[in-house]
Amino acid sequence: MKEQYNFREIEKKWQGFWAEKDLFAVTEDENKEKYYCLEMFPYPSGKLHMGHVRNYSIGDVVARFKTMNGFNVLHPIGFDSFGLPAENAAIKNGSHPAVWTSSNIAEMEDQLRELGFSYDWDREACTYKEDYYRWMQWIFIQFYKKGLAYKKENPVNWCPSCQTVLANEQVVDGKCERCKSEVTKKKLSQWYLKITDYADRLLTDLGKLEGWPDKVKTMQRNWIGKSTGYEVTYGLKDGDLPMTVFTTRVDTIYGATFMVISPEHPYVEELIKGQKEEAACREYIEQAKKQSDIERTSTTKEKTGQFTGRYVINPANGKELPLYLADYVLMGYGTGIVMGVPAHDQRDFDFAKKFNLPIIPVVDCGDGTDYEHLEAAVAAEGTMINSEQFNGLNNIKAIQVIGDSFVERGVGKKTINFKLRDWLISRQRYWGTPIPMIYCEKCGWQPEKEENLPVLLPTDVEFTGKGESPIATSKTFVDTKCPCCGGAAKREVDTMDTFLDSSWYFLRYCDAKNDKMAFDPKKAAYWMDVDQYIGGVEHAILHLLYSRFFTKVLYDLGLVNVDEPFKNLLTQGMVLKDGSKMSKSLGNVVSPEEIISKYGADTARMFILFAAPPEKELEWSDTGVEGSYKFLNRVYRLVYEMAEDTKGIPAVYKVETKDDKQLSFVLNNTVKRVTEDISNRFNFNTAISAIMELVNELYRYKELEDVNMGLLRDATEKLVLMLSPFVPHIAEEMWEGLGFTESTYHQAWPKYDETQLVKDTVEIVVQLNGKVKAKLDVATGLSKEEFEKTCMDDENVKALLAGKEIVKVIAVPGKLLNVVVKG
RNA sequence: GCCUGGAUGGCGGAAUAGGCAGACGCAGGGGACUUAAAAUCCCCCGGUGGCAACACCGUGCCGGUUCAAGUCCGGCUCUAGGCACCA
Repeated sequence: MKEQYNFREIEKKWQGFWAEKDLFAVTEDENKEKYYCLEMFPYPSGKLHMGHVRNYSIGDVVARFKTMNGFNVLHPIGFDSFGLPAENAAIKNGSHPAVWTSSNIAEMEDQLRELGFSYDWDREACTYKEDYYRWMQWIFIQFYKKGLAYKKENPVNWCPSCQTVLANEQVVDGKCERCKSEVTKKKLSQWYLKITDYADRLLTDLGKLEGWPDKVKTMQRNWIGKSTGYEVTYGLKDGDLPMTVFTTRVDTIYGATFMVISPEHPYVEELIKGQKEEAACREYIEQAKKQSDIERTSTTKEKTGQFTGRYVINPANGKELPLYLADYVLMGYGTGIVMGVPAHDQRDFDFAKKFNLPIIPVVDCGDGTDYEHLEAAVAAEGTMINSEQFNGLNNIKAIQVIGDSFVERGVGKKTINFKLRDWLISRQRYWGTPIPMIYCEKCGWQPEKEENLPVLLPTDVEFTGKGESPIATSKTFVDTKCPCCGGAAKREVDTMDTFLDSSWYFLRYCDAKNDKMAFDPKKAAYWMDVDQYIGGVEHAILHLLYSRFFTKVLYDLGLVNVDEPFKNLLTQGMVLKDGSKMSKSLGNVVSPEEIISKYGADTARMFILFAAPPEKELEWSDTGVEGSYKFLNRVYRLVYEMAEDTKGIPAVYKVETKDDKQLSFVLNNTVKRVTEDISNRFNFNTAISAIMELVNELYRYKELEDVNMGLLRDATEKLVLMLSPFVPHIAEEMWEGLGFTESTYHQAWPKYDETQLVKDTVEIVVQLNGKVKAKLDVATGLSKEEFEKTCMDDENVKALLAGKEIVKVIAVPGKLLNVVVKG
């Protein structure tokens, strides 16, 4: 240990030491309790940004802390390395995506090492490598065999800029999640995963996830969007088509005054044919088709529609209702047909106003609403009216009563609907896992034989950036033999959505080098579930929902022993500069490289953990970084001095003087606070501030005349160990400076002595009418009565109370005395 | 519109079960050391009034519960995020 804190030298030295000793490699050990600490793996965009540094610093503290507490900690890393940017870079530079990707990965690996994260690099997984996507394909085939993958022609979300389809989850505000272009509709035959089969379980099991933030669970719950209701079949006048609607408000059926059908509904053709409104209907359908989702679903848009010329018959009362086409009815939800109850649904109300349709109230919510002249739909609970034999019933009750009556008559059934759609996974792109399916004229779609995996990405392709998958330009890829009959067949040229890759990487980490299986179920059984998952809240729906889905399917296949992958989830806040997200376009990016080269990795980690609690947004501050750097220097100087002064002195001592007691108290209290702040709350900011207080106390104590060297020694050792998860390099250096040869990583986390936390006297507060008037030192451990008497007998208190009438005395031993007085 | 959070000094943030509001740090001010500066070490640092002791005010706003409210309850405002024609 040198006199000066030279972070460059120190960080390089210890990174080398860790690598050489392979310090962070772990294996399954049944004798030790496992702990799986996982941070979301990065997309290899080129360089780490501050968000990464924050994410991985948080994870590293947890991993190192758990290791020091005796757990067998799995702390892996990898790269989510398929995806569009690599392909775009390839188009731009005329190179291959693999070149761009691997060089970015190499750079980011270096940066991760420079930050001193405790990863088990032997388990690194990169999704673009054959040894990963081979098993991705294998898993896809298992899904297919289980009937969870199917191909279907559907209108899909199409991004004209990325030239590929998007999953519903990837369309944000009607725009492409990636490039923000407006998404259009296109009819294409595509592969889907049946996530809807798991909708109910994905919803119910959210209840198990006690270690997840409510916010994320709520978001998933809303996304899955379960609603219970009835399907009711209306009759068609002059026709046989069953006009079935889905409604959650079957109680309002007597208030139905029209019916609306989605323009894309398959019945429409038959319904409008030969009607005098046919031409107008066709015109309307064309218009609807042309609209983008963003126009169509805009809530501010006025309702549009077109009468079809047809009528339906309400099974409740036999009334004839006009049937309209309207684009506010979505084909993808419910039955694509809706009964219009304007009095009790705002959308129907707007539509009725526009087309001058009658409005019949059927629920009186009893608040004096003028039902003759409604100005808006009424959704509140109330009593049934205008509903024949159901009048007078509570409407919530009526839902069941009326619903059941339709079930009995055979025109209704109880149904559950989900907003969640099946997951569209085909992408018309090159840089992804090839979908391992083969089309044979005779045998239809067949999965590639498992022994032939991986289906390799071809290299003889052209990157044109045009509408079809670039793989289609390969001369060697497409033509193949049918795995079933051996005849000529063609391969699927689309690749998988990269969200599939990231839906099981945490399982691959359990057994990353296995070339016989995706992972050994025994090893997965040892490590899973992930005890702590850490990442950005932007993945609250997509990645976290897909991963849960995958885990459940693999659980059902008997490959994993847990049906939820992530026990505890920490969603970290964004890193901001000047109040907004760091971004190139705003020009407010602070690069980790810059900070590391100026102050070192330890300072960067320290600042980012100290500046805010992890789940909150973090405002970047250059002077704050400077402050962290100064603190590390301050600690270094202190430990350097202590290393010299306490050389050869064991950390054995008796607490004697008042100052000894004070330091011993602060020391033990710090150990307690830091331990609890890390393990219970992940409040690293307060953990660090506690350590700062200990350092301040040590500075005070060491200048005293009568110092206890054993105590100082003990405090210094514990200080260094407590710092080690946060700032591992400097901690190793100081630990070595104190004469130890083993890494801090393998030291036991310091313990505190409860008896040292008990003080003889404690400062309490004396209040008059709730206002602080005096402070007293009072012995601890007194009963309420003794405490009150001691306080009341105090001269200062007596003086305060002189001439006042005591109304009431509240005594809280060890805390305060509040005297309520008059006059 | 609906669902979540959040609002505390000049700034980032503490206050974990209703009990001293502002821990810790940044910025600022003062002192020591120095020929000087930097670095370091020590002290001060919510507002108003006062020479001072001290008094009054103060956790987005209005009201309530309580001996005691940043914390609990009711009603708002602003703000961030998510969802949004899902019948």
